[in-house]
Amino acid sequence: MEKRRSDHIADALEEAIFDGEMPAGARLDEASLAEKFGVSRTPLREALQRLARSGLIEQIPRRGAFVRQPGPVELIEMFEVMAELEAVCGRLAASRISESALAELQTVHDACARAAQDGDPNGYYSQNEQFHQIIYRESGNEFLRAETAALHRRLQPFRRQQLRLRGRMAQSLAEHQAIIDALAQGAGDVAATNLRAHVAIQGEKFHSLVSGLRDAAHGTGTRDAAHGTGTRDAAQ
Amino acid sequence: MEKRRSDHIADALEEAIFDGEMPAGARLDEASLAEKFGVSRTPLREALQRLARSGLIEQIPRRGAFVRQPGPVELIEMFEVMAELEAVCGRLAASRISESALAELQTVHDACARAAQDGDPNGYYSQNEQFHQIIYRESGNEFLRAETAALHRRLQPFRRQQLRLRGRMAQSLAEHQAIIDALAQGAGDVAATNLRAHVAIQGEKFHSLVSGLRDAAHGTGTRDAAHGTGTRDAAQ
DNA sequence: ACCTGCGTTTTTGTATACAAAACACTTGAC
DNA sequence: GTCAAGTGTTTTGTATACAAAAACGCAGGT
Repeated sequence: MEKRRSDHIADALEEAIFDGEMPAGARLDEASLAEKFGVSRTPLREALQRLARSGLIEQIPRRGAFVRQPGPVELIEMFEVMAELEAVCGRLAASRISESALAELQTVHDACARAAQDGDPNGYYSQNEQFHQIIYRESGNEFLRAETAALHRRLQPFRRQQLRLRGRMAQSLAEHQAIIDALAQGAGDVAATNLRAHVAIQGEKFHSLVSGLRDAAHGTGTRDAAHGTGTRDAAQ
Repeated sequence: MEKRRSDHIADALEEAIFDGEMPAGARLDEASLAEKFGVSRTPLREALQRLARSGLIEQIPRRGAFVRQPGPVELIEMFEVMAELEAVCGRLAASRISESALAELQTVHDACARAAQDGDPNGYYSQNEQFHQIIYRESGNEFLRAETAALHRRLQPFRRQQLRLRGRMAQSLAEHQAIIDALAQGAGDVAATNLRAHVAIQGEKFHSLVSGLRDAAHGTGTRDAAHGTGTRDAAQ
């Protein structure tokens, strides 16, 4: 199912960036990366262009590619859009979700509850992923599902650490239950409101973490942080 | 501000596809296109990959690139997402829009009214574009603005012909006024509802046109239309 | 007459070679 | 001593060359 070499390279680079191996602002040298992956510059350049289109790196013509961790402002904006997209999925899903999907949702929710009781953030994390993916799917709009999942994925690294926050899992759990109830009753607007708040909280919690994150960001290589927010061009 | 050669090529190809010069399902031959643009295959391939990421063409590994006009199902889905995104922009803009932007919106709306009176669909079209772009901008979320504008642009060719429909301009005009009023009063939910309906109508009007469009689509080259809807991969 | 297997040809994917622009360093002038 | 201009090096962007896979055609068999 996977296709060309450049896709594998793009995936590998993507993961490396997500995992923080490449510090923000770091330059991605084509020659050395090509050697590292054992390919020529051609497929590597294709991989870089793909990453640029997904917003993970910034390509400055004739100058090179740089890891582009979004600045705080853009991150908050992205979280806001995420919240709205989830709300839309929820509102649509409320009138379209099937009984079996509703049951599936409850099953996943129960697994979440167990993970929360066991104090297992990783387990909760993966079940929580399931929970949201199901809602995307049950929006009955494949295009919406894909777009929402894409942004979800892009925000993943910034969401991950938040479950360690005190009491967050229990709170998240309660919010999930309210969402399920709204969906079960076909109350689209309630589901939307609940989902929006559920995700927006992450954005706000993240907001309060920003300063800490910024310090944690490897001090080296951030020389050109000013780039960040300004130069988004509409991806299409 | 424009960057590499491949970007120009991508723009040109994009326009060619939008304008219907390349029929849906047509194969994009790298060699001949490279010759046509007077470049080598390298930048041309980069352009193709960009188009593939924006969903305009489908690249099948080892087989080639094909023009990928979205099928009716996906188009309806895209219009639905468009309606929701505009609604979100409107709701956010209601609480964030500036007085000057509100005045700007009214000015554009007046220009729309004149165009409608003159029976000038093209004039109405361009002013209508302005109208919506302002709302995107006044959402106060640059990320949202970019994403919404990208989808708007992608749906452009399918929206264009609708203004010719009888009475559509007058109806659209009235809807615009209701949207402005809601924004002026800071009524976010009302603005959202109005905008959602305003855009959804386009999707529905389009829906009734689908069969006609399908016939109009150049009969040649549609041999492989089955591809269309199924294989969307999350654009990121 | 139609299907099948092999060889040819075309076309994609990748590597390498070349051109030109940006960067770094040296050298010279003030 | 500092700044500026020029040269050399590095690195990106593009062209070309090569490898491999798929489409095509043909011949032979059933």
